[in-house]
Amino acid sequence: MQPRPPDRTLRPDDGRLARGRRSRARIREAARALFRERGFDGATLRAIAARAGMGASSIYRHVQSKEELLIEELADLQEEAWRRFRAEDARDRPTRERVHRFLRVQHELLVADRDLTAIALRATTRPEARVARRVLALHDRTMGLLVEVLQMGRVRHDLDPEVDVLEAARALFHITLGARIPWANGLVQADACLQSIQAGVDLLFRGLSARQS
Amino acid sequence: MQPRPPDRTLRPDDGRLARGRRSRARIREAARALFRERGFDGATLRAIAARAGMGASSIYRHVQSKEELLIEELADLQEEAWRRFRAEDARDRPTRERVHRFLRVQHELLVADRDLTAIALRATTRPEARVARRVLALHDRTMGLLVEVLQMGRVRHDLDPEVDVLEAARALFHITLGARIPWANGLVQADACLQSIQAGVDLLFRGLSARQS
DNA sequence: GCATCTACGCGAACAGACTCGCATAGGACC
DNA sequence: GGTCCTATGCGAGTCTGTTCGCGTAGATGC
Repeated sequence: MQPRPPDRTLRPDDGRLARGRRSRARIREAARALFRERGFDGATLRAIAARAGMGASSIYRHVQSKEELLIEELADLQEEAWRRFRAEDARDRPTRERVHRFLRVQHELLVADRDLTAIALRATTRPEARVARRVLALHDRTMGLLVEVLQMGRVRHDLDPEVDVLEAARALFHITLGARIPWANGLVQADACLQSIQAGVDLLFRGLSARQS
Repeated sequence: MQPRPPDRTLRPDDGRLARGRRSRARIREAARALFRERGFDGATLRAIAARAGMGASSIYRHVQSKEELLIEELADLQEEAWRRFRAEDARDRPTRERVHRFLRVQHELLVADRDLTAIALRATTRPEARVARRVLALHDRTMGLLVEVLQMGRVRHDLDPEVDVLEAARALFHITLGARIPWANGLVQADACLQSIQAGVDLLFRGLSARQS
């Protein structure tokens, strides 16, 4: 299953591989459309397969689980978030502000699709599955990016030098993650979710910022 | 399904209701045992039913979903955590220390059962399901208890009066929740998880504590 | 051309959570 | 005791993600 390390004689552009890529693309497209139409749980694998023009079992040639189909979207979205942030980022702004901006950009992208957040979290609760690792790797990546921002703040004495930037990044990330859960369950509106995130970040930054004693 | 509001003539202790309670108890016992033996996903509903001495479908007279069986354990465990904390709590200790103690107690209880954490989180990703609401209610309850502790710290000027205790409680809770995810996935040991929780809490408290200017 | 290899695809199954319609037993009311 | 009511239990069936074994087409080596 899945790309799989090309066993021995790896052909660069075998006709079969090209066909496979096209199939994969069709599957992803169909999945994305159906996820949006009926939600993750409502979108049946058989339906996805039908729309992609193939049998249900064939999907498993290209994907390890249904969740993986959604997680790919998440990975893309995360890259997009970072790209947008980079584009509008001003490195000389205060660190707190930069973090706020990144989280706002990320939030705006995630808000478009409630299932994405929920299913990513769900995937995280299946320790045996590959997807779980994948999602956790995405988490790590986001935290790494936050570390980058924080570190820069530290070297220019924007942050208290005593703070552990890795722990700080973790805390920031987990605050945003946790704040999204009630939203994903429809208990709070998207903007209330964002406000909660920002309040948490501000709270944390009270302790992170350099004391101007 | 489920207790259901007794329609009109509610009999206090009908023989049938008593039987139902006994069944419920057997189901819960069987479920708990099997969850521990084979894990949540490994424990088949049919197996649970068999051990409880009934058919698989009968379980649904007493429970809305398999997850609900586990969530009941979580609710109990949470009560237990609070009870233990109350027992050993010293109200005159600094707020930060009290929070640390509570989280440590909670951690010790949760650590005994990895699935509990994972499945509770998973339940959270099914917005339509009752269980999701139930778990979120448990979250709220824990946050409420944290608010209680924080509030007490505030009135005695242990905390900066400017901080929003509710937001602080949320942040604290989310930090602990997030820190448990890698642990639930077997990526970090239990004590590393606890350390991460404590580091996050300390970080947050740097900003919460009253400035001794 | 021929044999061989292999990425794809398929239909048939499997497993496991959950639903449905029906049966039963214990109570209540008369 | 007879009649109705209803909480409980059950077996058969549904739905859906996933696996299995087989067939096929395209590529490669000779």
